[in-house]
Amino acid sequence: MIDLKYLQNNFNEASAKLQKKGVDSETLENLQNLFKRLKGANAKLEAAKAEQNSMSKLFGQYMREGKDITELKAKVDANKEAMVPLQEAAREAEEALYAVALAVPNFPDDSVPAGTDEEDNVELRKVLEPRVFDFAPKEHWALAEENGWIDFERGVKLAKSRFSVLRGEAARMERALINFFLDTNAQKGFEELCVPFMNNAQMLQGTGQLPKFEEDLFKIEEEDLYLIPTAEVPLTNMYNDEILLADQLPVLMTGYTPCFRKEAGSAGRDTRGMIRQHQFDKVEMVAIAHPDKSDDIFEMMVQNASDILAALGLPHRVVELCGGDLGFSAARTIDLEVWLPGQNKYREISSISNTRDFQSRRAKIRFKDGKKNRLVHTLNGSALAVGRTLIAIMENYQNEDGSIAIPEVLKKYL
RNA sequence: GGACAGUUGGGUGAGUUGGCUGAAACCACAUCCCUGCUAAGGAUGCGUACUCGUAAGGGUACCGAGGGUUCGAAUCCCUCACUGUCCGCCA
Repeated sequence: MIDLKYLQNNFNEASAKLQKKGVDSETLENLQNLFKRLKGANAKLEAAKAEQNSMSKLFGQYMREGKDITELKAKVDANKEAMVPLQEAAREAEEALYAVALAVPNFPDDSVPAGTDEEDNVELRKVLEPRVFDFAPKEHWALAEENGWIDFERGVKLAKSRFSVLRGEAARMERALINFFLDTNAQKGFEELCVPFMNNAQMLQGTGQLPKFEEDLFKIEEEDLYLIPTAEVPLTNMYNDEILLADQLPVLMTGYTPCFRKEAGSAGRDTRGMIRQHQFDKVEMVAIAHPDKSDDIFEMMVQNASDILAALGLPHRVVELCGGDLGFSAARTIDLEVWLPGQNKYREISSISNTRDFQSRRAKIRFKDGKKNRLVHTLNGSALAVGRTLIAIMENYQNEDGSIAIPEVLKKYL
C-alpha cells in the first residue's frame, strides 16, 4: 500500500508519479478524500469514547461511595446511543478507504522510464552472443516431441489445458536445474527455505496479490488458503507482522516452489508449448533489506540471475521495465530475457523487483532503527524460472539431428 | 475426526468473585550513578498502532481472531483459529 500521509502532504508529486503507472488523478483525489473522511470520523468517535470512558470510571466511583447514580446513568446511556451512528460512520469510512487504497499500485522510482507497455522497456545490455546455426533451429515443442521430453496430451488429461508432464531426461534436467539454482543462490548468501505451497489470504494481501488479483489465483475450496503464484509470497511473508533488529538485515532467502496461476486474461497467449502453464517450477530470491541498502541488493540480485544464465551459456538481455509495464507492487523492475533461437525472440525468464516499503507496509514488516520502528524494503526476483530455462536449453543446445547437448555446469547434477 | 486443557507485553509469568490492570513480578535490554578488578550493586526508562499538539503532554484501540452482554470486560457468553495431551486414522 502507498503511504497515505505522503499522498496527503505531497499530492501533486504523488499524482505525477502514479501517472507513470496509468493511475488517474481522480482516483488519487478520491483516495485523499476518503483518508480525510476516515480521520474526521475517527476523531469524532474517539472523543465520544473518551467521554464514555471517563463517565464509566465515575460510575464505578459512585458505586463504591454509595452515591446516587440515576442521573449519571441517564447521561451515559444517552452518550452510548449517540455513539452508534459515529461508529457506523467510522466503519464505513474505513471500508471505503481500504477498498480503494489496497487497489492502488506502488509508486515507480523516479528513474523508471516512462512508457505504456513492453514496447517502451529499455534494454540495458546484452550478455553472450546468440549462437549462429547452420540449420533452422526448431522450437522447443518440436524438440520435446522428437526427444519424448514433454507429454502435453497427458498433462491435459491429468488436469486440464496448460498443464504438462516432463518425462525421463527432461524431468531429471528440471530437478538438476532446481538444484543448480539453489546451490548458486546459497553461495551468494541466500538461506534456502522449503515453504508451504498454500498460503492464507492475509499473506496474499501482504505481498499484493489480494484483494485485486484474486481471479488469477487458485483458491482451495472451504479453506482460507490459496496455491501460491510465486515463492515471493511465503518468503516475503516469513516476517509478516514482525519487527526485526537492524543487525538482522538484510535477510536473504531463496526457495524452490511450484507456482500456480490461473492466467486469467492470457487466453490464447502462448497456448503452444510450455511457456505459459498453470503450474511451473521456479527458484525465487527474496530480500528483506534496510531502506538505505535495497538498491545495492537489487543490483546484486540482478547480477546473480544474469550470472546463472551466463554460467548455463544462455544468451540474454537485461531490460529495465517502463512505468506502464511495471507490476502492481514494484517500484522498479529489471527483467532478464533469454534468447530462444527457435522462436527467434528474447523471452522473459526472470523478473527482479524492488517494492521498497509497499509490501512491508501491507505486511507490517519493520525493523528497529534506534528507538523507532521503520518499514523495511522488500525485494524479490526469480533465479530462475525453471521450465523456461529448460526450454532455453533445448532451443540453444539443439543439434541438427534434434538431439540436445547438456550445459557443462549441469553435468554434475545429472 | 472425538475428548480435555490452554492462548497475556522481547522472554518467563501474575491477574479469570467484571471497574483502582495496558496490564504485577522476574529476566532481557537502554541510559545514568556507585565501585573497582574479572564482575557485583543502585536509580530511571523500556509494547504496538492510529490520532491531537511546535513541544511538554493528551486521546483511542489492542491481553489468539471476530461477535455479544454491560455504564464499564484480559476477566462473563457465542463462533472460529491455533497450541498441548489422550484416543482414532494415516504418508
